[in-house]
Amino acid sequence: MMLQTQEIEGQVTESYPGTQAVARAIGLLKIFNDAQPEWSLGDLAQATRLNKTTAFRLLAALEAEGLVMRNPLSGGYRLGVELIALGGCATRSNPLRAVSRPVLESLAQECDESATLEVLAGSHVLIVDEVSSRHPMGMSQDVGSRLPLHATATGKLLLAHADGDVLAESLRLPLAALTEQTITDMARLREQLAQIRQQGFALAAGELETGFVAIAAPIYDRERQVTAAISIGGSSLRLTPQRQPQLVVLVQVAARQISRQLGYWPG
Amino acid sequence: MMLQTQEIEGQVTESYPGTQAVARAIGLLKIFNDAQPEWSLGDLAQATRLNKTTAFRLLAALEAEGLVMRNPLSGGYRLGVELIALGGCATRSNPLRAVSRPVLESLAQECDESATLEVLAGSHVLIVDEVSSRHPMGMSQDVGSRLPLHATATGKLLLAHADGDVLAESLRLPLAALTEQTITDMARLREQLAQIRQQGFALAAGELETGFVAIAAPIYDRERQVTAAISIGGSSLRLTPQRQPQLVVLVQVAARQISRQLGYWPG
DNA sequence: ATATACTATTTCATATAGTGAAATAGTATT
DNA sequence: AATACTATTTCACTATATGAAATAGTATAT
Repeated sequence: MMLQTQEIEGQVTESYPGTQAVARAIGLLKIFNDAQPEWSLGDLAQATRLNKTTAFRLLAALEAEGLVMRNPLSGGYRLGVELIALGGCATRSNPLRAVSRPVLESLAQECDESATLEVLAGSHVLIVDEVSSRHPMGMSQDVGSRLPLHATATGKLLLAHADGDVLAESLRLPLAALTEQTITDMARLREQLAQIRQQGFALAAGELETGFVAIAAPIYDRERQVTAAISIGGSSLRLTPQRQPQLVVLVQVAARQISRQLGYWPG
Repeated sequence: MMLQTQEIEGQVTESYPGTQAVARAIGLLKIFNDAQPEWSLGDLAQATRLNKTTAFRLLAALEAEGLVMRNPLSGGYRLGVELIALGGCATRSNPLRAVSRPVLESLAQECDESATLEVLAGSHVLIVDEVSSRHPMGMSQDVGSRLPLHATATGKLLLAHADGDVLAESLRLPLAALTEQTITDMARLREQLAQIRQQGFALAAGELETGFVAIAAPIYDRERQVTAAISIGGSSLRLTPQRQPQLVVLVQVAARQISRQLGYWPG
């Protein structure tokens, strides 16, 4: 009997063996977002498709560890302060960020625009570091933010270099129209991804936010895989079409510098 | 038999029922710190007192969810990028931070020094927000950092208002001497905590770092509990003993402003 | 090259620890 | 006071997590 437990299951089991509870608890954490930072037990249970009792118990564990906190008035759940600590540690100890930071700083200064380092995280791009041209010392508020893949220069660039199945999984249709310029047609997006792959950089002009333009270039690791992207972004009044070619070069040079330090060797 | 499972256990079980795996997984995450951001499986298992197999499985789950990542060269474990995202969301959605930020900004500007918001987290103070006087827009690198309780103005202030058992648990002796000025004698610390409680602010002069002075004041919630502290900090050349009294008042006024907004009513 | 010492990973039998349906308690709303 | 809702506790069951031991995988020394 025990030997036959690997029967074909009716439903797809995307989980790995031996850690259901941990995966479920993390699933609960990942539900929280900027748009809805506070959740009731019932909504969380529904969103994660967990039994209410199970969700309650997992949340109690997370609360005891400080990863979630409760609103004493509403009883609602929020992310807790321990996550601020863990996130800070994760940010400061990120090896990619350590290598990139000085390069981002000089890039931001050269271009006099904000520069970011971003990676793929789930079906979004995650801002791992940002250097504002005006405030080159501090970390921006945007570190730790997620942005949609199809409406950002970095997102499109990372998609262009992702495996087919990653791409399929990352892009849950439909493509949300964030502005007039956002690419919402899948065929047109695929075309542009091919172009990005070929030209070695990505441009997003007013696709995320009207009046905001960004240029992204790929970071390669020692296995010649694209693992991250850097970008500069700013007002369309400054990142004009005439100025874009020279900015593209600056971003690409900076990206190559970082890739080199990660052990990538071109050729 | 099942009815007698609540027998007195020889060892203290500080965990809550039903979520051992989650608590253990979080325990693994909390081991990581700035001083040692990368750990081997064996060291993690030893530090958390987990069986190596258990640690391995939990880490595999955490890795699959992106909360930890592995160094491809060494095989070592690091905190992953998902924690950057969760930490960013936790920071941005923190209600205390939302209320405090404008007050911190004006405090930093008035004093022309850096201002911080800090809470108790485990046996450290955690920096929840920081406004640098020079770069008032961005978030500093220090958000998400932990600092020792006995060597910081905020730490001493929060200790002074903590319950006796919290205090006992938080202060694991011995008190590390970070500088010449650090208070390392428990009796002397207790004396100073009493004084801080009475005077309504805390001062740390060169106790964390030589040449660095900070002044902290308490934030009260609607239950009249001290839940957080704000502080200003800077060079001892600027925060001179002569200037301290007026700075104390500014910090206290700012703290009261925040407390008021949290529903605290003095009297 | 070969042996040695180490770390990480897999296997597997076992029972503990996690699960979810149902009942209960606790709060708002009518 | 009754209703509708949300959160919390209880409890019997077994699926799920556990850890000892074996194996695979890597460096370092001989």
